[in-house]
Amino acid sequence: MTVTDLAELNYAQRERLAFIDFCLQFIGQLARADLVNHFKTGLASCSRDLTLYKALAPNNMTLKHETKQYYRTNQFKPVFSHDPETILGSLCRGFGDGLSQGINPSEKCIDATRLIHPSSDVIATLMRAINNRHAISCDYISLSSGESSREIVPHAIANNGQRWHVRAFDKKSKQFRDFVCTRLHNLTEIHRPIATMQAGEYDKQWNNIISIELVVHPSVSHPKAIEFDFGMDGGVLYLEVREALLGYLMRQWNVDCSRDATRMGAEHHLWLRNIAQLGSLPCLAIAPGSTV
Amino acid sequence: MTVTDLAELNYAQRERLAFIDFCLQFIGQLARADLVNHFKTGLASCSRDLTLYKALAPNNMTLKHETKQYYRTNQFKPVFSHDPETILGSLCRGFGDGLSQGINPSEKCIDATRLIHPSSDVIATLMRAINNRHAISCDYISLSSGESSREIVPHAIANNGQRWHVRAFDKKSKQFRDFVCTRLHNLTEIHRPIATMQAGEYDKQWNNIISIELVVHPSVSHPKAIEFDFGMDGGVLYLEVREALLGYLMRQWNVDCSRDATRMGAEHHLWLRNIAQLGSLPCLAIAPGSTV
DNA sequence: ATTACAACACATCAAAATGATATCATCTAA
DNA sequence: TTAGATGATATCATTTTGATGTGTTGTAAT
Repeated sequence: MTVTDLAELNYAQRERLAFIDFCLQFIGQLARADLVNHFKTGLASCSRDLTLYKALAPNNMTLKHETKQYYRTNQFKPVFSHDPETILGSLCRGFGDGLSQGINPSEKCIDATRLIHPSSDVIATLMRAINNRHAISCDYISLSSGESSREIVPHAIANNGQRWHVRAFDKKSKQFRDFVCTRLHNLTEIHRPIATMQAGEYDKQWNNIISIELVVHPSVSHPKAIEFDFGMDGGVLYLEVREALLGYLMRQWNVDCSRDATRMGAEHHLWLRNIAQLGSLPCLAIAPGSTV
Repeated sequence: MTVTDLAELNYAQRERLAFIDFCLQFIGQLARADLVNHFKTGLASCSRDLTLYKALAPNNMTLKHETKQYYRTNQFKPVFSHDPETILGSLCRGFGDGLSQGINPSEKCIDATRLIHPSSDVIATLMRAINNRHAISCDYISLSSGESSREIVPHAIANNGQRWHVRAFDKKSKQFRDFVCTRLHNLTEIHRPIATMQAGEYDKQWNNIISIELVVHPSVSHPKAIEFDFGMDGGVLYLEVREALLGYLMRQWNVDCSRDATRMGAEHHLWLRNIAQLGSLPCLAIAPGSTV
């Protein structure tokens, strides 16, 4: 068995090795049966995969005969680089099937509760229309004006922390707007080219990228805690944000958007330090403490 | 070519067919090169996969020679059931637009901005300790009391919509508490059995499941919009929530937790209708409008 | 109109991966 | 001590994949 390079492996093999790596790192142990369950593969194949993994990383695991499982060693060095967000997602979903040993990871790793679930048909129709640069005819129920039929030209979908929105040109109001995906119904793609000015390239607020500076709110008594939360360098977090999404971001993170950080209350961990330099932005109307 | 059952296919083949299905439904089109790029497979192999997909779902796609791509037909019926949340994740991470062009995060599908990223080492150590029922010694920076060394016995991690927390028995305060993962440092797993009372089974607030009733806030002028958002049946959403997470949930969704839905303001879309029946819950201290 | 080109389909054969099976090793628990 | 469970390894048949060559279709350039 020659120690091969990861890139030389085929897709399925790499997936299985990554799974072994993942289990060792995030569960601490692994049995052959786990591989069989997950990949519906043969037992001999698992032994081969484990042998291959040992060849790639000899010091990452040891077999304990007491429990007939492989265990992560203290010298463990991950062979694959697992993206933290993706990991957390995998853990929450419990891999789909339970691992052996009766561990149901999803009981131990619980994601934030999502209460708003756009239908996958709506998402599919929107994404195809976006890709094809087509308009959509649909019914929409607005919070302010109730139900109406519309034609919109979507160019992106975005999550604001609570809801999925579609950013689109609204032929009725003749401007670019956000529509909540779950309030769209009876979507039909219109298979005709759109007018030039309705394309995403002409959505000014969408294409305007704003540089913001978030700092720990002066009312916080132990700013170091917040600095660690946001991985801040010197107490500042520099971000580039689309103007169209800025208000949502401020609301999502409860950023104090007053001129001089005057809003008190434990719920504010951040202050938008450079708000004075940003000029007048209508999008900030929904931001906490905004005087726009 | 016999039309095979999905279950008969091996892992790699099923992955590739699922990818074809996904692309047709959520992008609308697919070229052989997309498969080559994604799976690093051979060209002939792609032709075989496409032929197999056609055998499974003859009316799902047609080849347009003008563009040398397969296109989704109007009679399309998905062969795989794609979970909406997973789909949106895949699209955001860049399965989405222009597959042929490369794998960059999608410009057309943008997830909510995550500003707090726990390190994957911390998550790994926590998850292993949870699985092994071991304690952890660490440093923690609290918002209220600053830095201190602790020993905690973790039994779950949970996201409250903003932050990942670990639910753990705190040996210092001798009670179960939440710790923010990004404020934990220098973690060391203690390879000794834990005391019985420190196990997750004894975390009362965690194990107490509370039934709540969320209704559209009476101040909303077009309640139908909110009903659609939350997929409500008759204007009510019944949920089961761990007591320990209830306060976070109320804050995440900005639920008015006053006794008689008296809080006004467009930011409240929901009211916790049965708060009077819930008794006194300390966890609601952080909930909007709570009088606890 | 003709030609060159690009992408897909299909056939064929060799190489690689996998599944199945049998045998052996190791350790636990009865 | 022995039975049983799990893993390692070897072998061989089967399946899957990669590589290559040929044919088809339609576009775009000449």
